[in-house]
Amino acid sequence: MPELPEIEHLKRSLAPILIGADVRSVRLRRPDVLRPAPAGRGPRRTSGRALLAGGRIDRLDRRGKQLALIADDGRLVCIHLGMSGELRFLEPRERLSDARHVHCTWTIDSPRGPGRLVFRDPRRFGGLWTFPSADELDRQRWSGLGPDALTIRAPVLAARTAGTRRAIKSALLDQRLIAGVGNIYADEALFGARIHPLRRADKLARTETGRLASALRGVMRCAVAAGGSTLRDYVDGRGRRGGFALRHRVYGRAGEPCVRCRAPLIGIEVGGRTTVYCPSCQEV
DNA sequence: CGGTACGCCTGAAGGC
DNA sequence: TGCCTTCAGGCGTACC
Repeated sequence: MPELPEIEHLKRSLAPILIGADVRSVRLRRPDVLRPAPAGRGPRRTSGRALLAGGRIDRLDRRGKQLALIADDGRLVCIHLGMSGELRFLEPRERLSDARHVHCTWTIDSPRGPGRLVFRDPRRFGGLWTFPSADELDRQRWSGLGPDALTIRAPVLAARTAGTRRAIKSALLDQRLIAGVGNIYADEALFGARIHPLRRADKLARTETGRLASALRGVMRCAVAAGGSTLRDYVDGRGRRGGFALRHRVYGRAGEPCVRCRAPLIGIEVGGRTTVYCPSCQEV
């Protein structure tokens, strides 16, 4: 499940391959992954140009869980992997072990040699958005996102949580408040900060938002370094699996003893999402 | 405002 | 072994 650390790791693993790469052609096999979905009916003419055909990739940018490939003329494609999405660079004779659900393929000439960049997403919760410029991406899509969780500082987090009466766990998952946190890292950060997932966001003490901000940065940085979490089938831009799943301290461990106090971890539902916490370390 | 439910979609995992 | 059911999840939207 790609969250911020997986996308950041993906960005780092793809940057040396994609920056400076010429996009020779694009094949969009499933037009409906290009968002927004076409209004009206009939086949929509897909503009290869909008998807960077003929351009040269100049830089990659990330905000929360989204990755943008930006061409030197400003055109860009913004990619969201949803929960089963995968972006991979393949060398000329390299094949995916399972080539089903490949929705878009860019044929590129990279500084590292020729190859293809493929977007694969079995569940299709992900998608592609195209924009003529980074300004438009910021205005139309990224303006709605909160500050990035990888670098969030205590005063900023405190300001974001102060305005909402929801459970802190739900607030953390709201991309408009803080960008990049998904179910796994929300639970991990709350455990790290010793905050109960049902605590009201606007009632957190300053010391708690301080602990939460550093727990968020810590868990994000650590997971980026480990190459992300491999859950089900996450792999990076070159097919390598992440190692952070081994270090999950609460996520997916309901019933197991807490690594800090040995009390059995509790599984509950918060805002419709599976949530695991330690009833002893994370007091209400 | 917040919370709840649903739809989207597939495959892994569990039950029998 | 194989079939069937359940669940997971990000995010938009509808509704109470």
